[in-house]
This record gives sequence, structure tokens and C-alpha cells, in this order.
Amino acid sequence: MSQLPFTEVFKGGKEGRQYIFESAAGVFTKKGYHKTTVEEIAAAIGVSKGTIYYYFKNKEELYLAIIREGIDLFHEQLAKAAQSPASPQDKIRKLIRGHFIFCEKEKDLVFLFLKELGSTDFSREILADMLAKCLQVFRNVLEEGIAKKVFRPVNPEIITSALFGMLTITAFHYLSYSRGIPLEPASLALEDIFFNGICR
Amino acid sequence: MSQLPFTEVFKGGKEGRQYIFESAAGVFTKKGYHKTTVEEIAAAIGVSKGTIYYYFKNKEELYLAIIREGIDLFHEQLAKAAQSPASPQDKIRKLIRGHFIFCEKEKDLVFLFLKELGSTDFSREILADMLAKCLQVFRNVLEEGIAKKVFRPVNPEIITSALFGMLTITAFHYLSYSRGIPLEPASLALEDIFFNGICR
Amino acid sequence: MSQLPFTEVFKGGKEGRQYIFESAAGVFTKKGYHKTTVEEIAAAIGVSKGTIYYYFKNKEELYLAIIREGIDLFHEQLAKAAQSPASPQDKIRKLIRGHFIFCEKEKDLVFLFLKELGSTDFSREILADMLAKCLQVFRNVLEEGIAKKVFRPVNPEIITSALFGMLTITAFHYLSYSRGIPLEPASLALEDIFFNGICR
Amino acid sequence: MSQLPFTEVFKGGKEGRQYIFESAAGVFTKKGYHKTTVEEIAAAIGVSKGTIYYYFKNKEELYLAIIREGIDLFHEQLAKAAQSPASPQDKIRKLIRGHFIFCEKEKDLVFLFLKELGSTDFSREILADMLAKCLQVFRNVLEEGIAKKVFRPVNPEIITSALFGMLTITAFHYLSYSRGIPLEPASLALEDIFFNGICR
DNA sequence: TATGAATGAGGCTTCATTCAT
DNA sequence: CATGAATGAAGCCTCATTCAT
Repeated sequence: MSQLPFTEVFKGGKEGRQYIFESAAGVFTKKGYHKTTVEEIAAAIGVSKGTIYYYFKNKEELYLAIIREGIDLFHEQLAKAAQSPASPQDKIRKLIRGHFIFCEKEKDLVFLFLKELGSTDFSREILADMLAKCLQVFRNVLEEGIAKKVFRPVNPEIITSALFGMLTITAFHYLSYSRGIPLEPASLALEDIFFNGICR
Repeated sequence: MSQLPFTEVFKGGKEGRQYIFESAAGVFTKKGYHKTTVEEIAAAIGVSKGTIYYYFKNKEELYLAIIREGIDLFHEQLAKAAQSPASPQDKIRKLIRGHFIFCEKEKDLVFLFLKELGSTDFSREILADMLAKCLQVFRNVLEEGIAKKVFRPVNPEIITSALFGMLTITAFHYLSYSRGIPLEPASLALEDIFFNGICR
Repeated sequence: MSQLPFTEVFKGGKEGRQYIFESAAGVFTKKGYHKTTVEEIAAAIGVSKGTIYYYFKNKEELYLAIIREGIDLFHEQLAKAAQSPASPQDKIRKLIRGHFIFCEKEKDLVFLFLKELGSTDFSREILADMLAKCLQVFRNVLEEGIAKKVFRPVNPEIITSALFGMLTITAFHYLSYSRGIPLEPASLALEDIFFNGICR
Repeated sequence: MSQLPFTEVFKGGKEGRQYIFESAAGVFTKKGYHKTTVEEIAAAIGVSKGTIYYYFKNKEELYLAIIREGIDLFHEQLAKAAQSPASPQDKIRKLIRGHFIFCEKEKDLVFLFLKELGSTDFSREILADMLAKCLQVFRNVLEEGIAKKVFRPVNPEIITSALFGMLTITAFHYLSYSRGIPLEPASLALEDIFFNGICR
């Protein structure tokens, strides 16, 4: 049974619900929500179908729990990058690298997120969470830089989503072709553009 | 650009095409691929279920046709913006506005695209199409600007996806909260950042 | 495929819904609601499971339709007996015989009704219908007799349910042991008791 | 009369028995046999699911035990009413009141009985018990009255079920609309009809 | 004696797809 | 060209029952 990287975050006895939770994530990310059957999840974990329903109300609840957990993990990584007592620029640099590293490591999860972004199914409020929580980390750094006058007084909402979009889509661009993200060149290029712009 | 088979049946020409988009695409977007039934699509278009299968091999082909058609439409808009005999900077400006205008107008399609981006289902090669065709428009302008030395010699692949991501995620950010995109402020802000960067 | 007697009431082409309706009744009455599977119904009719759902929203709707129809049939029989231009006593006599005849002929249906009487499942309002509509027929005759002073001025609500109970439970008593109802003796005995009482 | 195995566990004796009735029987009655889960019963009683299976072979046996116990309780009440050294008429009067009082007090059980009456499931022989044991009480009184020539020489089988039906359905009529049974008026009315008939 | 985690058979329902008309 | 009745495979979920502790 494959373990997703991000499952490492759960330490201690993998009892019941937790155990299912982690294993199911792998299956869901590999095949997507609809193509994954509860039977497959059960088989992958090595328990019976009934056991899934003993711990989770239904397939959807299990799925949402995984999404939510993944977002928390992502947020955690970003927050860590932004917490250092560095300059705003350096924080941005760390966020860029942290973002790429997370995307590379949790590729499956990232695809899952992207799918949910456009979803009208049920996880729209999850999306709100994600944009709210994770974008906020970027925004805080931006606003700090503006306050410290190292950044120009831009509209923080717009520029936050712009920065986040640069990173996300670039990461996705590489990942979707199963190429690795060229961590240093890409990070440097995006820093450069974001800080200095493309014009001479 | 391919015409959907029964486009002409309904009012003919452009109108028929619009008709299809506003019905089938709308339904798919509102409920997602899996939650949308062929029956609903048929009802939305105003034909019977059998008719769908008369023109399309199956649900998936219909869906892909819509995606493809939407991408074509998007590409068309971008290409138009890039064709003008303007400076690279002005072309970028036009692309930014064109991107936002399209996203605002074809909101449903945009959500559909996003959903597909993360898909493991079947439309991965569609995604390739999209990124290839549409990103190429941006890339051509970038490379033109670099060649003309109005832009710095950046890595075109990375910066193209960065620019595209800025636009896409910003548009999505506004649309997902059902706010309209603030066309002029957002366009100006993104131009400014992309051209000049955030640092003083 | 067995035909319930009461299905004779439906003349004309047994199309779709009607056809399923009638055949399903037989299966339901033989095994009861819960022990009857949709698969069995489909098999009994000779159609596929999907066809059931093409015509009925779900198992329950199919069942309720059958119950409702049966009650209507019962009410119809009673109403006919009460419509004759006879004396109240004669109408009572006819109602008694009509009740017994119906119970004998539609034994399966009667058991179905009884089961529903005590049900808390979903058909409680059906029960209300039944008691309201069918008891009303008895009550009208009673009140007519009271008005014409051939009956004593009893409480119509109580005596109606009493008369109805005499008939129903007596019929049930015989049917539940798979004995036929002794039509004439039983009818005469109940008439006699109801009209004259047991005391000398 | 059998004691439910774990009756004594809970408060012991009569109270324990009441406890069982008010919990298990109550749950069964509120939701019906099939819609009641063993888990709910266990929760209502305040034990774990396993405990149910420690004392009862399966759900059905538990259910039948409750039915049987209820019938015993009912029979007990009737027998008490019929044991007094009163006249046959007075015994009938007492049976009528006893019947109503029981129905009012054990409303849940009565609904349960009614449901079983129409059942094709498994408790058909329970029904036989009930009709046999309880009807016999009425019948004994009737035959005593006939022998003593205070009642006319009617067919005891038919008239027993008739009397029983009058009471049962009238009680049910009131209970099913959640109205209380009007004890005195209803008792008097049924006595009157049963003794004297409706005709002048 | 009591528990509750685990099971797995079985039921209901959905819906993409076909095909005779 | 167009229909819509009919299908049946496939999936989700329930819940009575078991058993190790």
C-alpha cells in the first residue's frame, strides 16, 4: 500500500480512521474522485468495504477530509516559510521555493486541488478555505513589504493572486508533462520577474 | 476551427454555436462532468437523448468537443489581440485585457478548463492542446519583445507560464466569489507588475 | 406472471407503467414490501430492473401506488353497495356482504392493508385516506338510518368504527387461517348482532 | 409468562420488564421492524450491540420475544377482567374497558400487533397465539352467557371475532389520530350496541 | 458478562448507451 | 433525422452478525 509523502505528517499509531484516511488519499489522487470506487479504496487498504463506512459517513466525507488535510499541510509549509525573521524579499524567495517544493513532493495532491478548484460538486467552500488561508500568507508578506516601503504600493489582493498564480501554473506546467520542476532556475526566474519586471 | 455537428440545426452559424455553448457547456459547468447526465444536456439543448448519440459517439466525446471548441474560441481571442501591428508591450496589454474579457464572458468554460487541468480522467491531451496553443500566443509576443530588446532575456517557457498563471488565477480568484473582474484596475496592476516588478 | 383479481379493473392496453403496476402488486402482496426485491419484481414482470425505474421513481412510489389503487377499488365496491335505493338496513346488509366479498377476493390486498395500518413507515396518510373514505360510506348509511329513525341515535363515529371492525377482523380471522369466509352465515350473524344485539 | 433474559439486569422484576417494553418495543414501534436497527435498540436500552446478541440469537428472536411478551401482558389483563365472579354482561363490560385501557396504555404495542397481523414475514404463528389466547377469553365469557341464557345462541366463533374487532378497530381509530380513546362514552356505546343492537 | 471494531452479503438506484420505429 | 422506451452494468451504502478481547 503506497504512502503519500504527506502522510508522513501523521505520527503515532495509525489507528482506524487515521489509517484509512492516509491510504485512501493515495488511491484518490491516483484515479480521481469519481473513478475511484470505495471497493478499490478498501482493497488498497486491505480492509472490507464496510470498514470504510464504519469510520466515514460516506465516500464524500472521506474525500473532503483528505482535501482539507492536504490544504492544512500546504498552509503549514507556507506559513513556515513566511515566519522567518527575514526581509520581505527573502520571505518571498522562501515562499516561492516552498511552493515549488511542496508541489513537487505532493504532486498528486496538487492535481487533486486543481481539480477541486473548478469543481462545482461539493468542495467549493474548501476552495474558499484554501484561497483564503494560503493566499493570506502571501498577502501578509506583500503588505509587510509595502509597509516597509521595499515594495511599491500595489493592490495587495490583485498582486497576491498574481504571484500565487505565477507559481501554481508554472509548477503545474512542468508537472503535467511529468517533468520535474527546475527548482533553482524557475525560482530565480520568477523572483526576478516578480521583483523587477520584464522590461529593461 | 471545428463546427459542432448539429450547430447548424439550431438557428445556424454563429448563433447556433453560441446556443450550444450556452446550453451544453453551461450544464456541464454548473454540475461538473460526472454529475451532468446526458438527459440534462439533451433537455438543455432542446433535443432528445437519442439525438445526442446520433451526433456524438458518447458523452465523453461530446464533452471533449465542447472543451475543444472552447479552447478554440479562447485561442481565437488571444490570437486576435496578438495580431495587431503594435509594440510587444501593447500586445501584452491587449492579451491581458483579452484574457480577462474572455474569462468574464465565458466564466462557465473557464471553470470547466480549470477542472480539466487537474483531471486524470481522459482530457489530459486536451490540456496539452490548451497550454500549447494558447501559451504559444503569449510566448510569441514575449520572444518578439526579447528579440526587439524591449524585454530582458528571460527564459521564455517559464515566464510565459508565469504570465499566464497571473492572469488565470487572478481571474479565477474574482470569478469564484462571483465578483466581476475589475477589468481596468486589474489589467493595469498586472501590466505594471509584469513590466516593472514590485520593487522600487 | 400471476394476475391479481383486482387488476381486472384495468382495461385496455397494459402499457408501460400500468403493466408494471399490476404485476408488481402480485409480488408485493405475496412477500410483503421489505422481502420483495426490485429484482424480483422485474423478473416476475419479465423486464429489466432499469425499466422499473424508468416508470417509477423508486420502490416506495411503486408500492404506494399499488396501495392507493387498492383502496380506491375497495371504496368503489363499498360505494356501490351503499348507492342502492334500499332501506338503511338493506344497505348495511349489502355493505357487510360487499366487504366480505372484497376481502375474500382481494385477500392479498387486505393483508397488505392491515400491515400498513400499523405501519409507521411511510403510508400513514394512506391509512387516513382509507379510514376516512371507506368509513365514511358506512357512516353515511348509519346517519341516514338514524335520521330516518330506523336506527337508535348512537354516536356515529364510534359505531361506524365498531361495525367496520366487526367486519374487518372477522374477515381477517377466517382468511388468516386460510379458511374461506362463510359468507352467508357470517353475514347473517353480524347483521343480527349489529341490528339486535346479543341479549335476549 | 417468559421473562426476557436481561430483564433482571435492569432494575429487576416488573420494573425491568417495563423498561424493556418502553425501550425496545418503543423503538420497534416507532420505526417498524425493518427500519429499526439493532444499534438503535441497543442504544435505547443502554447496552452495546454485542449484548443484544449475547442474549438473543438474532434480531428476529428479540422482536418475537417482545411481541410474545406483549401478548402475554395483554392476555393477562383480559384474563383478570374475565375472572371476576360477575355476570357475563358485567364481564363483557370489564373486558371492553380492559381492552381500551390496555390499548391506550400500550399504544406502541398495539400498533406493533396490528402490523404483525398483516405480516407475511415470520410472525404468523404469533398471530395465531394472539387470536387463540386472547380471543378465547372473550369466547369463554360469550359461551358462558349463552349457556346461562342471558345471551342469545349465536355462533361463538363469529361473534367473538366481531366483538374483538369492534374494540380493536375503534381503539385503533382513535389512537391513530393521536386522540385519546374516550373511555367511558366509547365503552358505553359499544356495550350498548353489542348487547342491544342498533335497531329500535 | 460485555464490548465494539470489523465484516460482507445484498439491496437500491443511477445512467450511459442501444435500437426499433 | 429523430425519438424515447428499455437495458444492465456498476456503484454506493446499510446493517445484521461475528469474534477477539
